[in-house]
Amino acid sequence: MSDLFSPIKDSQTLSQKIERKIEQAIREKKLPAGSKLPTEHELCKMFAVSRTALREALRRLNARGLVDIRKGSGMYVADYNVDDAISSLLLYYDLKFDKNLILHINQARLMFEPEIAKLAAQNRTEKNLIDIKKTITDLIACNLDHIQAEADIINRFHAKITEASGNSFVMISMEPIFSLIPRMRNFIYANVDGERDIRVAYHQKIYDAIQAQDGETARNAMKELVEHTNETYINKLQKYNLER
Amino acid sequence: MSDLFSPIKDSQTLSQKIERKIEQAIREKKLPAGSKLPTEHELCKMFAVSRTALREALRRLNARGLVDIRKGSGMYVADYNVDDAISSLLLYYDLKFDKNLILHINQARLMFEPEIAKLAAQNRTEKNLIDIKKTITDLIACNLDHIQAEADIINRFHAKITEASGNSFVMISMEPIFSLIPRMRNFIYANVDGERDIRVAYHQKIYDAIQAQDGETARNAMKELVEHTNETYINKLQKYNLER
DNA sequence: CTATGTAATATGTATTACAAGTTTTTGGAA
DNA sequence: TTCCAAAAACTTGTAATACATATTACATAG
Repeated sequence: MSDLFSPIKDSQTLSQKIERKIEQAIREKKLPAGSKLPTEHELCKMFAVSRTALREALRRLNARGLVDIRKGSGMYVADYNVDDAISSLLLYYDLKFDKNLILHINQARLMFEPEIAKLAAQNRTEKNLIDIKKTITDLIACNLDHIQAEADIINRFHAKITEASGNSFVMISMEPIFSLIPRMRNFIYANVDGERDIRVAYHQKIYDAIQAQDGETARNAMKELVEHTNETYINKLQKYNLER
Repeated sequence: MSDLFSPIKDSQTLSQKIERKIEQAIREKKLPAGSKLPTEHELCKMFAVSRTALREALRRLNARGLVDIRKGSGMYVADYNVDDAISSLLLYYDLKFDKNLILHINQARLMFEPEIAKLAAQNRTEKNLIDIKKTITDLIACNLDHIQAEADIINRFHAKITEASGNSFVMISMEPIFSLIPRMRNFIYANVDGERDIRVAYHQKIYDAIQAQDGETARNAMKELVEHTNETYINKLQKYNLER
């Protein structure tokens, strides 16, 4: 026995053990979404633990989005949704947000968004077209000085195209970008003379291609757009660095 | 005031309020990673709540990976890492895993992996080359009948190339794929006569291009590889559907 | 200086009590 | 019988107390 002198104590607390047991049952669909868990009292008896430990376990599951708790009613297996999953990612990016991450995100957009536009051209529905079209009319209507509002509209343009791709994995992967951009809008979209017209033209061209289900054109136009955006950003960054 | 008659009761529990307060402080870096929180007793006095409510709040933060708790020592702001963030995503994919998701993932790989290979060719370090090379020699050495082991090696090949891209956002986005594939390996990589040699040739070609920092060749070779893999998968799927 | 024991301190678990929201039961009125 | 409202029963939320157990700091003996 090589582990003769291995630690005796179990590093896990009681509540963590209970948490894992219930989580496991949920993962294996033994407890389907929406189903009611036994009451605290019953669970205490079943696990043979105090209400303290049991409650802390269920607070853990609740915090992670796996269990809904309704006072006076009971505890239910939650319908674990994308937002729960993505919120953790956003928290991570939130904490690690720096100039390096912005560069990586810009790079990723250059790589991914043209392909996404192409896929969107193939899979778009009529509703997708309406959504995308609206962002363009909104952009045209947007006051030139409202930089924040403009950036949000542009952001929505890209998000709606991603949505039109119809690919859930792609949507989830890109979601952090669209959620983070409001925080770095001033870094990304430069407000230069004539920029608005150039951008609207790009958006319109991409929209037309997606409507015509012309994947290659959509891809190339989106490629030009994100490259253009990135250049504008780099120019702005250099100017900013010179000024200080 | 349109919310004159809105509910008076606060739907949030005490522990949730405390959770948010501390989370906010962590997000704003008022509590830097690694720093020690006040003791339970002190926090109880500061928030003017019972130990029960306070502990449940900290169990929530602990479950989410924001706070480390060491019995007998104290509570510390955790160094929130990628794994914490990704684990939530994995849980989501775990619960929503179905044939549709596999299709979306395959589609995403067709779109993204060629671009990733191109970027890897630009940014790869010597260590990246060693890691990628090893997966190829491992693949050659792998017994033809060990389907599981083979799939894991192939998976590592793709993961190491993604790592070589040097783009943190891309790595995080692709991570769920590499974590999920072990669950669907039998679906993805078909075991057909001569398949191994074809695959090794592709891997070698991609490796050479990455080593030579030839982005275009790496991109095109990876495109061929993932398309080949996808075709093999679809063939296998059709054959499987015919058999039943 | 080192090793060991001890006290102080921190978190983990259990128990009891009551508050407050929800659901079910009950019983009377129409 | 049917409907409705009050009451009871039940469920989760919060508080307070007690003790178990792990860690840390310090004192003491060698």
